[in-house]
Amino acid sequence: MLINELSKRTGVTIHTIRFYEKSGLLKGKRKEEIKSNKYFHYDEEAIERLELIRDAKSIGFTIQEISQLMDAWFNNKMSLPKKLAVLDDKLETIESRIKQLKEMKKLLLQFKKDVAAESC
Amino acid sequence: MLINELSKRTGVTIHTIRFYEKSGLLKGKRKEEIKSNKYFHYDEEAIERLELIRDAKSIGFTIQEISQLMDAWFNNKMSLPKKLAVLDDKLETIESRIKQLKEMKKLLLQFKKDVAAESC
DNA sequence: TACAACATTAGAGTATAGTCTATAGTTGTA
DNA sequence: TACAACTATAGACTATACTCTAATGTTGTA
Repeated sequence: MLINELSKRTGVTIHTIRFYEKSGLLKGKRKEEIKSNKYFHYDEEAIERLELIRDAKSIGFTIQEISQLMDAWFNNKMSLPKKLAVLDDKLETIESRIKQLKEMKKLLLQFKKDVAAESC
Repeated sequence: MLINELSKRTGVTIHTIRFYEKSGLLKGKRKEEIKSNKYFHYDEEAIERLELIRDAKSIGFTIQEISQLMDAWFNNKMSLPKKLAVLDDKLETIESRIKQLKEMKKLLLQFKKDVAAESC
């Protein structure tokens, strides 16, 4: 598929797809048999990549972090131990963020109590 | 205390404190009795504010979100229901982020399994 | 009193993550 | 075949959150 279809199927704008492409998060391929244009073609993996990017972005991962994750996820040349190392690293990041969020939640709940008590 | 001491006691650079001040997250006060300079003075609340900023930043809150939280936390003129509304809003944000992180964690754990199985 | 250390303001510079515009070429259809 | 819609590239622009520099003035100590 071409970039327009990729954009419509994922809801990611063409501009943003191009930006991700420049950042190395996905890649289209030119078809050598077509010589009249230089259009890039995208496969189903490109859709999976954009979906993973969206998920990773939603938890606050940077492009760099997403790039590492992407590599572990789609790069078949990467060794199993290397993949596991990346995954474990990201899992640690996630754990630590969950912990921080829970701490802030506790703080806010305590403050809610204090504020309510104060007003009596 | 002056900005230098505030910076040293919190570990936040003077530049960043000034940036937060411009963003409305904290405020120093000039002492009217001192007429030879226009130095700003900070109290213990400024330290608490910087600590709250640090905590809120660590969970990915933006300056704007922190500003709202700060208001609920320190603004004595804000009504109790308004404070509670802000706090509940932030708690919801936190819950939803925890949920997303847990989903990503699940995804990564599943992928770890798949990757390991594949290599057999 | 010289001068290092500190203060303020204004504004420039940086990094991240997009978002948009201009230019030029290609494709599909009425 | 005209032309609207699509594609590629380069580069400008935006927002957020700092980070730093320059210019100017103040304070404290040897």
